[in-house]
Amino acid sequence: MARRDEVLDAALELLDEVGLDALTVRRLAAKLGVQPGALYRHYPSKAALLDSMVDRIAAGVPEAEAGLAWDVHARWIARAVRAAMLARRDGARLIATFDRPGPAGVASWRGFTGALAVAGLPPEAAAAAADTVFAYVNGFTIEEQARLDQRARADRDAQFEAGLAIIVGGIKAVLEDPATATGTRAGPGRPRS
Amino acid sequence: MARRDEVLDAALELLDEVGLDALTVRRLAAKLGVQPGALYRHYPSKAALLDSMVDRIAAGVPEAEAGLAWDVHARWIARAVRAAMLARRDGARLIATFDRPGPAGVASWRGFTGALAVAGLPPEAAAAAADTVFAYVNGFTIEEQARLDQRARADRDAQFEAGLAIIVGGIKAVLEDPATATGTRAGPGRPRS
DNA sequence: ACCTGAACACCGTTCAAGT
DNA sequence: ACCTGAACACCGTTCAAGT
Repeated sequence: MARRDEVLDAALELLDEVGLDALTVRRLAAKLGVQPGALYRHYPSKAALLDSMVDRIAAGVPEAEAGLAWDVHARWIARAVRAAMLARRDGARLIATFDRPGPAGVASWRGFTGALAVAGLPPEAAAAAADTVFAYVNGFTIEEQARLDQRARADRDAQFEAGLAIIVGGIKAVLEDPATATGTRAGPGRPRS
Repeated sequence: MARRDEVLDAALELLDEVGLDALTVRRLAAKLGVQPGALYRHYPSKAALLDSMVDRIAAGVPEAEAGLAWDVHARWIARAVRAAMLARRDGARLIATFDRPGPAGVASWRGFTGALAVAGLPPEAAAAAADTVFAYVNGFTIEEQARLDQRARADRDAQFEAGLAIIVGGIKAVLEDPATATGTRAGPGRPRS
């Protein structure tokens, strides 16, 4: 069981060194000083190894404090998920491509929808709000990490926060007026202000 | 020039048939009744072929009507981009992995930020709002298309619309009160209702 | 328990040569 | 202009055999 973890550690190191596209069973074996076939004693396939890597990256998101206000919770979880993805080269693409339900991800989701429920959102609306936040974080971070013309980290942070503010504001609007949640259903011809 | 397009058409067909992971130069050559090396007369590399496929998928998003209200424009462009991605197997993952600036994508972005500017949003806020919508659409659709336990299309549509309503609501809040855009800057200790 | 050696069926890509 | 034939340097995976 110890060797299995050494293989996983080496794989994560190799990911940072060469990127996801060059992360090869054979290169990993060379890094470990071993024949390629030897790795199949520890993982049944490369896909299984990648799944374990995803779990490890997802585990980088700590549990939220209990009793956080929903909007503080929202910003906190969004930043934590983005940070965990950015911590590894191609982390966002890796997670997007090999998304399992994943116990760590499920826990984050439950914690956040719980906070939204406490704030008064019905379960369905809470789920929609949480899914929206996570879709935004994933979409933003995948694109951010894929871009070759890397802008400064501060600029990317500011852009991330701007989008986050929009979404938190949108959830607040739903909390204050649940009719908003159905989108245009209120009638397309009605003037708005 | 005609043969180049035939290769591209065959590649898009093959994508629908076998999926992105099995989309292979050799399989494509077989489908065309040709030796693998022959394809390099038309595309300098597999990556170049994939880029062309992305362009074609992105071209599935038509130009927006002029003079649309910003919120109608927002919902329209979000739905159009999602629809274009869903029209091809693994379309979202393909686009996310091989995102070029892309003339079609740039046109969509300009059209939408233009509508937001007309509504009174300063350029920086309009860019942030547009980026947020596109990040959401990409994140949502990648996950949607990757899931193996496919729910009914109607359910997925409803969930997409719910997230869209949140984001449109958030942009509306920024339009009505630009101070919202800076997120928590107003002071974390302040009670909210 | 862990690894070697050697093979199998694949990849993307190059390039002289043919028509 | 387009394709063949043949090769090159890689892939992931399997499995008997060794220690």
